[in-house]
Amino acid sequence: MGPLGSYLPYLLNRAGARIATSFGEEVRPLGATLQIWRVLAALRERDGRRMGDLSATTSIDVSTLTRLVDTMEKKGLVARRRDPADARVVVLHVAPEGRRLTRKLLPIAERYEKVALQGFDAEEAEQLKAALRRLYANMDALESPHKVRG
Amino acid sequence: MGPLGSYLPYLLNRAGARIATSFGEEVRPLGATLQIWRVLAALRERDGRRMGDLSATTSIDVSTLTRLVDTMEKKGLVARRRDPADARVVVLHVAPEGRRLTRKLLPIAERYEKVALQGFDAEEAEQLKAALRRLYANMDALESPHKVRG
DNA sequence: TCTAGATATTTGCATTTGCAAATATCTGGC
DNA sequence: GCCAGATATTTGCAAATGCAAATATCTAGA
Repeated sequence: MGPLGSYLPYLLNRAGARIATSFGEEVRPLGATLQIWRVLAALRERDGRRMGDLSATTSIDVSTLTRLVDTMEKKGLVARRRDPADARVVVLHVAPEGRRLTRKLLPIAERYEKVALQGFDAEEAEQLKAALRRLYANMDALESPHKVRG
Repeated sequence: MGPLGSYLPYLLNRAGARIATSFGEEVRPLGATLQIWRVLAALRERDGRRMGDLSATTSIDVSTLTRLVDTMEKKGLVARRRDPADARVVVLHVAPEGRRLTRKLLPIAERYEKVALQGFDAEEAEQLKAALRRLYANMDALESPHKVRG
């Protein structure tokens, strides 16, 4: 077998980590982090989501998310509400401050998208994304049967 | 802009994290972790590397690597040696136990490679890897100028 | 030779992370 | 209406992480 640098998981993590770190540094001055951005992006897509839903779509562990939301609430970015129909459920709503921050983060996220994909034409970019979705789905085959991931 | 699930960094991290977690679970019974595997793989490629070199090729922060190597030394997987020519430098050598573990991990890594790339033909797989290398390289454009990454 | 600045690694420390257990609430069956 | 098991979230805790400071050593120049 070849060198470390030819392994897919390695290449994947390396690229992902680098983008994540770089993005994180960029948004820190705005009081944001990559994870905060993910939550805001998910809520922008659909507001009032429950914790479990957010955890699944952001790929942030639900216990980590609880604490992240604590922080975001203190910053006034989001507000927790109990679902009156089912008191176990907590739904998250963006607050005005959160909308403001989202507006600032959006262009940064788009810029990262553009820079990361520099030199890719539209088709190549779409192929890459499709491949990444496929990879993710392929892992079902190895997942322990008792676990379910979104 | 589209939903979170159409952002490249998100797709990248999601796929990477899932593979990493799954691999980690699989090798835990052997007393290994993903990071341990990375170090062993790097040493398999070339033994006697220095810490900084290993940090660059594995993408593990050098301070994290120091502590990881502490652990690996305790497990008898590797041995630290001072470079006699330059006493600042520490070089790492695989120990017999490390070789044994590497032999066990190799087929697992190959299996993961295969499963992750299920449904990809050789050309598609190579394209994907090339794309990931390109992504990584593209990030140079955004990297703060004072920093240098391997 | 002595010193200032560079380089390599380690250590200190605060944050993030995720598993597992705890808590709260709901549902269906009795 | 009550209980057992399911579901949603939070909390406890220990490990991993990474930045910045500390330490050790080297190099080049005065």
